[in-house]
Amino acid sequence: MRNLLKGKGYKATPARIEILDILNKSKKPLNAELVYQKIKNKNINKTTVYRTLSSLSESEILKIVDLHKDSVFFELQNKHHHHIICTDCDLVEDIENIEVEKVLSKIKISSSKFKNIKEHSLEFFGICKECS
Amino acid sequence: MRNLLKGKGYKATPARIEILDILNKSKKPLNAELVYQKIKNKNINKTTVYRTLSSLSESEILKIVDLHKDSVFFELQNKHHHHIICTDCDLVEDIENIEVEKVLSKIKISSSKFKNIKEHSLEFFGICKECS
DNA sequence: ATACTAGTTGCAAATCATTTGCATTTATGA
DNA sequence: TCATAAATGCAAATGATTTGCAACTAGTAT
Repeated sequence: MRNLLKGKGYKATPARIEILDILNKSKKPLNAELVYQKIKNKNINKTTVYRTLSSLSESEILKIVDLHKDSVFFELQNKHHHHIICTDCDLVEDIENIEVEKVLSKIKISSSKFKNIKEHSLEFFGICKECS
Repeated sequence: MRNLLKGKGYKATPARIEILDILNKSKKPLNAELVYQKIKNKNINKTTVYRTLSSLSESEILKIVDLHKDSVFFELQNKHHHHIICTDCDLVEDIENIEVEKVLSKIKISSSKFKNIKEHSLEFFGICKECS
């Protein structure tokens, strides 16, 4: 984590390292509140969590995940994958599908108004078997 | 619009009709504030706009579009398509790509924990030629 | 090791999109 | 035309996120 931060020009502070560790261990994307709850070092302020998540997602370290919730969720960029979200119970399942990535990468060169496309977001929504 | 509403069991009120008209004419997804600004009938309250957008997206009339902004954007479900968003100037371009839809529809049957997947969201982010 | 400096953080207060309670109004079916 | 559930307006509340500013600290140069 230290190297990841320094490589992007960030100072490797305890807050950033712990927040990245938390996101790295998490199976699901997390929002600021959830990250804050998992932090053990109680000297870290919630504002710092917001600022860290926001600033690290401006570089390519973190990625915003749209779960259609009222708050913003994040995951490590290198854990990037797509999800299915249950609109009832909020269950999140990962999708691994090579074909998707192939097609998505082709689209990256098909726009007339955009030179380069940096990232994409793709999520699915439905009702899980448990809820239905 | 009246029929669309009634078909889903909604009362066809002036507010709903005007809001759907606005979304139908719009080339871009709109948030509550933008919809409200376009409303000519000044008897319609902004709260009603919020409630209308929220309730119509619970049925399959409207669709939430994730633009990575601080507010929630909507578009008519039947106008459903994907977008490229410029993270600098907020330019939104539509994507028409049949291959994408083919692949996406295949994924819909590949989940172990989900019986049926109702919808998906797919957006791309980058810097448009103008901004770069 | 020590000092410097820009980048970070904590705290409290401010913002701002969105939601809610409740009284009033209205669309629709009988 | 009437009854009634659904929809709306208004004002106040909520809650996530942001901001100003003073105090702190990681990384670098000395």
